Amino acid sequence: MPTMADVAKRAGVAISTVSYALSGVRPVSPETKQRIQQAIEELGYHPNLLARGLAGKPTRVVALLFPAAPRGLSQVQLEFVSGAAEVASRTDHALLLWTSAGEDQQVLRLAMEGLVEGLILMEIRLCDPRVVTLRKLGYPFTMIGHCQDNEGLSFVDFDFEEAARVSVRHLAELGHRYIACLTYSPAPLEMGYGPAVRSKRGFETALEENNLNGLACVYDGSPQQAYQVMWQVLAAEPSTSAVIVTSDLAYPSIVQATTDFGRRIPHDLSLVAFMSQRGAELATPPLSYVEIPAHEMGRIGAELLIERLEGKEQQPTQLILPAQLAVRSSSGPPGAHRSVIQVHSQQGITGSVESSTKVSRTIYRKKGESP
Amino acid sequence: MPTMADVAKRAGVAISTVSYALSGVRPVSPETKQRIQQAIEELGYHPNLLARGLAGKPTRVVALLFPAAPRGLSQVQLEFVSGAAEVASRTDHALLLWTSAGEDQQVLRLAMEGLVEGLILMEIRLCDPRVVTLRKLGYPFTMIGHCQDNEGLSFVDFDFEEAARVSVRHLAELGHRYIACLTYSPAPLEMGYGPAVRSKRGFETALEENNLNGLACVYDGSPQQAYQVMWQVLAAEPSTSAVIVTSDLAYPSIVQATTDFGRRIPHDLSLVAFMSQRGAELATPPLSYVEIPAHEMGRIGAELLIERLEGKEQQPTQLILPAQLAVRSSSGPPGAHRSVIQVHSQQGITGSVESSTKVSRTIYRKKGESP
DNA sequence: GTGAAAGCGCTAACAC
DNA sequence: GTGTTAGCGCTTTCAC
Repeated sequence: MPTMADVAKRAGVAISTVSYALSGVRPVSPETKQRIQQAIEELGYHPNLLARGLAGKPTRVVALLFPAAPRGLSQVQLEFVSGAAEVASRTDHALLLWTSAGEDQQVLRLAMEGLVEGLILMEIRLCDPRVVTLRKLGYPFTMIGHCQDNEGLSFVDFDFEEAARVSVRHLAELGHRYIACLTYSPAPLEMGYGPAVRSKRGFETALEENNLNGLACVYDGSPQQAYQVMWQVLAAEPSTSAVIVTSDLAYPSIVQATTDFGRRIPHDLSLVAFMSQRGAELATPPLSYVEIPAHEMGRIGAELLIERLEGKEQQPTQLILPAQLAVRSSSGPPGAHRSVIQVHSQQGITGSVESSTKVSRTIYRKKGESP
Repeated sequence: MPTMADVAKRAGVAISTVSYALSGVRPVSPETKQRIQQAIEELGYHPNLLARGLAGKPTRVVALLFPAAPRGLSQVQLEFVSGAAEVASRTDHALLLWTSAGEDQQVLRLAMEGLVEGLILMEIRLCDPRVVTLRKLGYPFTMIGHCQDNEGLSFVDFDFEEAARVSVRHLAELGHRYIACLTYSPAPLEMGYGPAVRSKRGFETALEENNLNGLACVYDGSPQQAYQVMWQVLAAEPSTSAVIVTSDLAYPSIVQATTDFGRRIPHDLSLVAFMSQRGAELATPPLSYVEIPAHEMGRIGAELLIERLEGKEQQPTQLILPAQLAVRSSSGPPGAHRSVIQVHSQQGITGSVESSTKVSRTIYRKKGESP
């Protein structure tokens, strides 16, 4: 494997000249540059990233910390990955996938090993130990999700609370009086997994607002468990005529359990699921769903980090993408158009709309925090 | 950020002693080790990966090269990623995601930059320029997919040819006489994208074997294009009563086009799709599908590479996972059980079954290449 | 059992 | 416009 020294020797110049010719930090005469270029090609030289990094240059490597998934990641989580990967690739960064098992510990390790310049965190809890650690260290990171206290942090999230409210409202309008809401949380809810807590809260608020009865269930396990929970829900409260499923992981279980229980969808039971568009398209009978713009979220998470690393944006950016209830278009190719029934609104926070590459982003900043 | 020198100073020993205490390559007295350990903790020291790598130690970083996906990756491709990530995490490796745009060029760059120890390639063509390059370099890599000439290479693939044959046979048994097969290929078929070529061949062979008529279509674009192609197929040949879809990316388009055309599934048209289990579960009416064990393939791809890197396995391993036609179980939680209708067989290659963590692997080696 | 010192391949002063 | 050289943080001889 040829080194810079090899190139220098072959071109008959000093090592530093090669370095400067490549970086352009210092002028190099055209002839020299030419000879160096030739030597590089003849030798098939490629700069060594390790050495470059050790000498203090940015490595252009960012990491995505994702949860250890015993049963594989959900569609939504995978789309976070693909979104982040897209941005990394576009900005000439490498994306390191890291499974965070030991929480806190692992985070530190990655952060300190010098290879990775910044972190994207997924599966954020309301009080997340990783966030506490990284913040203390002043290490660059962004979150897909957000905590209770996000002072000075950048993140992109989806408005799960509103998503649940929109779903309930929709079901109420359809005439349902008793609604169940099934939420996935990777650990006891007490640990405060954001989407679970917020969906549940939104669901409960909406029940009150619409003067309905219902039941919120949280399960933290396998598809099998989701199946059982759903079955129990149907058995316990026969008047349940609509269900909201907040995780695409559980969706198949819910459908199956319902069918096995002897109810037909959508005749005997209405279903609203939180899903990525891709996931919803696979569900053959047109499905009412709240689209989680997962790919987009992955993209933005990475963009925020990289902007920060490049020093472009020092102000923290906090995005909560709006929830919309969508129904699969009844004809035409998938993805072509969807009818939007209800759009987002949220209290206590000022919202302004800004155009983005693919969707309109709604940016919420706490008052007085304007850029 | 504390360095080894800081630790050494604090512990009152030489740098090398710290190094040896950590690596265990040379005995260090218990007391010294103790003092060093304490210094490490007090300082919050973490070894620098870059320096370690530069000094000749393995970096424990492997990369997964995945295709630039204008419209996001398919479910199957994403599962390759999650499978590989799982293994990397388990074996204490980091997984670098790299989007290969400039083919050949990029591959080289990664390989030479010194950071990455080995590559996993996806989207393999029958004659793949990346493979040619890497092989010439003697750089460690494995493939998810395989080429025409795989002499000395390790790979895991899925038996697309048999998958198509099994599907046709199944449809023939159901009484269908005219079958269409829709295949996705990211580029003109002439470039020889493995799964496309092999599915098509399997389909054509099976038509002959079963004395049927049919049509094989390849589309290389968007869901919209898939929709149009499907529509044209139905319009051109009204007797088409069954369709095989070899990519989960196209599945929604196909279903939608069929419905819009005025045919009902499965009443007027039978569908068999190649999908991951997760994808199939999302399709609500029980779907006949050939399960592409994508997560498993990603896992094996990574395992083969890492085994090779650790020097455990120098013999190339070539796996072609068998194709099975599955039908969604009509009750019980998803993933619990599936009925297997047909299993794999292939000519010209000797097969032997070996147990793996999750599925039974069938290993095919060319004759005379036995380990 | 421990230290001193020579690299690994690169960048960035500091000379000239 | 170019060469010389001191690090970056670690591993690993070679000495004691």
